[in-house]
Amino acid sequence: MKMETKQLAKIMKALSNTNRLELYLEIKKKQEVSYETGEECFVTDIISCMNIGAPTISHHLKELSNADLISTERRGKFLVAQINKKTLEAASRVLSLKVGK
Amino acid sequence: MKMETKQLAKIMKALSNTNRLELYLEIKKKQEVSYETGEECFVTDIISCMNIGAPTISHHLKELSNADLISTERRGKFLVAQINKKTLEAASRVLSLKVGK
DNA sequence: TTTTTGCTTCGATAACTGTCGAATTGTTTT
DNA sequence: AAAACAATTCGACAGTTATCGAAGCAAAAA
Repeated sequence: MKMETKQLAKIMKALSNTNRLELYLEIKKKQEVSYETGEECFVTDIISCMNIGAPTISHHLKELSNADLISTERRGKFLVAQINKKTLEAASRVLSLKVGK
Repeated sequence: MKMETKQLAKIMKALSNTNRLELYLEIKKKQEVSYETGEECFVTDIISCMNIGAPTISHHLKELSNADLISTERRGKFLVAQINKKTLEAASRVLSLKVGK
């Protein structure tokens, strides 16, 4: 089995839970916006707009980090998250079909 | 929660198991080759080159079908599988970052 | 028609996962 | 220093999943 496959499966698994995917897409959205406004993605804001508890969020963030999909950075009391573009692009590349219309 | 997210998570989950992902990528590879040679992807060939049993393969194929990632067609004694391009493209689209380098 | 072949279904089991409440740690505010 | 706040860790639990062997079924080959 290709080495690549195992890593890719890990990425997919990290995105396979509905809440975790939503969390990831939320970070991604904030980051896309931030490209213009410069605002960052504070985890605390996300918690308040999702209906799962803080321990679960923490757990999900760790999974995303572990798959190298995001990086987190502590800023004082808060936690800032950002998308790891390289991982996303690598995943997207494997998932692209090379033929046809 | 967006309707889209749930469906996407289902797709990701279908690709989150190492063996299932390998199976999917194998079908995909065969299909890319077939664009030139016209040969199809017979499931029986895949079974012989993977180290999991037939019942498990069958289970995995159903999961992939269920996520709309592949379609299968019975041809006499054999089963032919093919990638569902539309689903793959939709997934790939959501996973594309819209900013920066 | 008997046998073989490709695949599916069933039942079981061990392992994994998402989620929670409670308790904890570290930081900021008062 | 005390209280409040953000996040993490821990232990637990219910639910899900990957995998297998055995049995079954349908098509093809003998």
